[in-house]
Amino acid sequence: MAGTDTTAQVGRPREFDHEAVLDTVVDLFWDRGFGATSMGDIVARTGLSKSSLYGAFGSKDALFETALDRYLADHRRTIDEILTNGSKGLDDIDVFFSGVEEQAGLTERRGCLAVNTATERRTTEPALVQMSARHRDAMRDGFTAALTRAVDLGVVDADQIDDLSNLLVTTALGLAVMIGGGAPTDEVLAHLASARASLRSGRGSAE
Amino acid sequence: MAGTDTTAQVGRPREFDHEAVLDTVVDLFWDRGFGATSMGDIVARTGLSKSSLYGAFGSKDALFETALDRYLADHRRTIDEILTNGSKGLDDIDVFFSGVEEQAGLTERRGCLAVNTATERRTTEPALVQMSARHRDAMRDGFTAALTRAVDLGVVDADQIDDLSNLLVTTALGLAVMIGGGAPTDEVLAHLASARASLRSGRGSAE
DNA sequence: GGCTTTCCGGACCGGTCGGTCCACAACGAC
DNA sequence: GTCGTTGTGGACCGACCGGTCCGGAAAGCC
Repeated sequence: MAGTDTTAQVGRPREFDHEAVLDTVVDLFWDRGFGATSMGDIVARTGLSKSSLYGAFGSKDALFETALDRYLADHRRTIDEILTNGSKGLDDIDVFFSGVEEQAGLTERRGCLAVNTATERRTTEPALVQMSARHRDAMRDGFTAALTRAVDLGVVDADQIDDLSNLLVTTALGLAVMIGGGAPTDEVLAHLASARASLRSGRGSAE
Repeated sequence: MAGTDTTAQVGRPREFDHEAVLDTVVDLFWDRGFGATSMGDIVARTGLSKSSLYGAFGSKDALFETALDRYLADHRRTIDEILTNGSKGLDDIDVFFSGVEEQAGLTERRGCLAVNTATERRTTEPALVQMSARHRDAMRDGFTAALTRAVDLGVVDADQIDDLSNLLVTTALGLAVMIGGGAPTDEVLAHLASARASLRSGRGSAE
């Protein structure tokens, strides 16, 4: 309505960086989940006071939703960079999954914030269901784009695009839940390797 | 130590059915997750008093672990029946996934209790990580058994067994998290169909 | 300088949480 | 019957939860 980013600026200015705090909050929820993270934890980690937190974000639910939104936007940016705007077809998909590989290798394996919390809060927060659905769509679109390039390169049959896109989405979710559930690194890597192998195998054209 | 199932039977006998209560508890945790299910909820639904509950199961954590154990044992029985002791190769895998199909069609889609809670309680309950891992192993073994029969039938190449088993585990987890996260029925079914299609396609021998 | 507006720290709130305790009820053994 | 043992209901507990509120601090505007 009124100025989009002039923000009138009257009264005492905010002392904290809105985005940085949100990053910290994402981190916290990502580590422990929604239920196991208390507002007290958030106060402690961000260094802010409750009133600042509630003044800026409204409620724990709203804060979580804002944080998740930020997380998903980041993730979607990655999808666009690698899958949508890539140039190498199947190799782009490999690059995308190397992000998963990285997650699997960390000592603190957290998986995906959206996956971890989607099941936990499904019943209480219908907005989350929508956000997850939109995110799956984004992933699927990304895979479809990369596979379309692969078709142009003659590595994939055109009529397999839809099935493969779906399968890749399912695979990404499966790997995420494995990592988020604490599966050992080599088990995750083995599953990832199998997924990559079966993506390359059984195509119409030669390798 | 002393009698394994004679149980001495002295004092007032327990008035409730241990297994039936556990089933109810599984149901409750499955519906709402661990954090969102309070002991009060459990008292209300089972009709038992807190003291009976705590007397029989110890704590909320222990109760959950017992319930999950029961859930997983049930699931493992299904795996054994269909996958390990089946006779039809790939068709057995189809039958197994028709259980997923059923879950997807229910109005109240809950997915898999283990998947839903694995991410939620990973940090607080290391036993859960072990249970999930063992369950993934059981699934993988089941798929491997079914695929081995498929090799005998000439429908699958022997050197693909491991990769396909891994991929099927990942797929099952991915579908479970989709359902548990509230994805619409047709989206789940589409992903399931794609998984089935790619299992059948690109094999060495003709269909 | 005053004045207004906003932000901040921390005390505070009612409610709910997981868990305990105890008086009493219901059985087997004798 | 009495006794020993165990199960049961419900009152109760301290801790912690998400959330509110208020007095003071820090800025822009005049």
